[in-house]
Amino acid sequence: MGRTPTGETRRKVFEFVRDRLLAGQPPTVREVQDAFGFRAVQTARQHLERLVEDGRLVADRHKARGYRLPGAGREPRTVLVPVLGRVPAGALAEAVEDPDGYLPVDARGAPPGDLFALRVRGESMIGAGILPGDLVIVRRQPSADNSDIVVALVENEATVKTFRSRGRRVELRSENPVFQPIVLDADAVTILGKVIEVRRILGAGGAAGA
Amino acid sequence: MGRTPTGETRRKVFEFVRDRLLAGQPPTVREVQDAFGFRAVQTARQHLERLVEDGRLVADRHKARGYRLPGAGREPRTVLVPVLGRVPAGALAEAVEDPDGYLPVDARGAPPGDLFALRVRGESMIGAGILPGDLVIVRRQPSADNSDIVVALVENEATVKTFRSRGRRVELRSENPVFQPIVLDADAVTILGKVIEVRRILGAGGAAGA
DNA sequence: ATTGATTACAGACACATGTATGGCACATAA
DNA sequence: TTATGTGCCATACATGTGTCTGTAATCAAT
Repeated sequence: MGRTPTGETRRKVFEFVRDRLLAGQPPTVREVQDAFGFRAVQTARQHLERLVEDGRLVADRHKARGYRLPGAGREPRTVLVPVLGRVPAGALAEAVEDPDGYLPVDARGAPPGDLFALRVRGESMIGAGILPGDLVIVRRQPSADNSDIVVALVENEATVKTFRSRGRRVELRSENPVFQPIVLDADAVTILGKVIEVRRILGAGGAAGA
Repeated sequence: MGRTPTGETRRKVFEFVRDRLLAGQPPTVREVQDAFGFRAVQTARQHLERLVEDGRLVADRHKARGYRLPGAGREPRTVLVPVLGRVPAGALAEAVEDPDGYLPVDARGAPPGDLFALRVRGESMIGAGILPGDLVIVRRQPSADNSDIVVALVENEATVKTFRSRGRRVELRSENPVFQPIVLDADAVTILGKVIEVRRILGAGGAAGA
């Protein structure tokens, strides 16, 4: 019944729908209605339709949970990328079946399904600012350019290294003077993909304590 | 009618649903039906139900597009975090209104709206694996614990430093021997928040090309 | 051959869900 | 006042959608 300042409710409706969409659970009109306590479905629908008119949302007409984000703007196209625990030889597809979890990644530029994430072991890439425990997000591709940071399969083990082509051989270099570069015949190395992003999650613990 | 090898179709159904879910567009039973050319809704539903029995999917009963991935909460709760260009003194709320863009962040543990991101300038945190140009995701909080990496406002400028309490004073330390620690009276420092994540976007350019 | 399991089909039902029509209350400007 | 716009409500309808019941064909094991 009452009345809210102009545009105020609509903004909150947008944020509600946006958050739901980012969580992968697009809401129904009636779920929006309930979330805001509207006593009429139409009230929720009017807000949604206005948001579509303003270009803040797009709608799949007559479809359940049909409201989406435009995607044209600066908003990232978020996909969930599986974090792989182990990477058994070649059977990357199987590892994707049982991930340790998922990371939300802005996938503008890389199609979904072609991305995965790995947790870095060892200190071989410290010089590149990649620490043990960091997560690397990898785009699958069978080859790489010089100085790309890649995930390669060497002797049935996945390692993160800097790639460099040496004629018919390839050099996998660690960014750490302690480790020697590995030079192998191109056939002996399987490039799983290129690292396109590095993440480090710092404990979000202890808030406004001392 | 026709018949496919045992388990073959079910695997493809799972992959179809999984990809749709990761893309944020959960399918309906009939969309699965159409995608596989089944002539009966029930065929699609049987596959889906079997996947639920096998624990490969979970179902929100009687809800439209109710099939989800299991993972018992391993899926991140994704929110969009604004990337701030400048951080004018105190007026953080205003800076949020006009961000440079958004980052998808797993917000489990921190409520949305209390997060923002900054691009790191300078090499003062290289020792902590934070390079110039990296993005730091910050949870707003007015104080910090020792050895937290924080964003602090010193003389109207936002800087990323390691925090340490020194009695009634605070020490802001750079993780780089070139820089001297800053020790200030607690009143002279404004803690904007704590860095909870570090990201580095590597050019996703040049694929399998030259 | 018989049984059981699996895969697929056909038709239908009940409820969820997007959509349409009409009306009321309040604010602002002509 | 009148007119216009906005926010909200009530009711109804057509379709989307999950679910149920029943049937048939294929394959493996008995």
